[in-house]
Amino acid sequence: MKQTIKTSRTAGYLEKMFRELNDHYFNSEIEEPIITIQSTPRAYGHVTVSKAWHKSNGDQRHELNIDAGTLDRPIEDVTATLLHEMVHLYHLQNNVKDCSRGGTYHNKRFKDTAEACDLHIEYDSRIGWSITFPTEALVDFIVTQGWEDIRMGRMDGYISGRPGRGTSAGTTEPPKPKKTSSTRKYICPHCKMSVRATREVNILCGDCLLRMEPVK
DNA sequence: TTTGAAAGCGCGCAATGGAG
DNA sequence: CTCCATTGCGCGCTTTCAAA
Repeated sequence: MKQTIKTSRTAGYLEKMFRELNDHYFNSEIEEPIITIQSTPRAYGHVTVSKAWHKSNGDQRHELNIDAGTLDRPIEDVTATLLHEMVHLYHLQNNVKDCSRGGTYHNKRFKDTAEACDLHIEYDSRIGWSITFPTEALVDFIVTQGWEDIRMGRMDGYISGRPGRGTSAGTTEPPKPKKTSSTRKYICPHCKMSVRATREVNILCGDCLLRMEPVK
């Protein structure tokens, strides 16, 4: 299987996918964003609400980021994530509020548009209608387009871990490797009380009199 | 290595508002 | 009025940084 391994080539591949999805599901109405590949903790991707990018001719564009780790998943999952973010862009462009709680809770307007784009949406009480799966119809579209797995995950350690504070907004530069923390966490197996230690220790929970166990 | 503390995030809960 | 989706917000926990 052909595999795309360079970040720049992958971004180009995602742009190609974006254009074809935009044409197929949105009548090419979505303005092209800047597509980035960065590590985003706790999310497969995101879009910026404001137009964070300025081109030399004065145009401003949204940023559509796909999490670096996401790209090691099957192509239908990558496509579903890309489409999910495109639904947000479509709503942003049309002044449709599809999220609240600072972009975490996805409401039914999001669900409706996403389902019209061959996505299967499931509900979670914390993040609303945000859990995204590809449908058969979307998989068929992927097959028709001949898209293949990207597979540029983290097997080479190129992009991994959480970004530090103030990540370099909008670049595809690999984050510098983090110094490993010298602290470790211990948790009581019964009451779940946790403590921090800076070296390995044997410690009992004073409430339960049980040995607290280290967690990764 | 130890300690203190700031910042960020998630969870839970109560309030709100629209539909029936 | 009841039900349920949605929203706002505060508390507490985790992570991270920096100074000692």
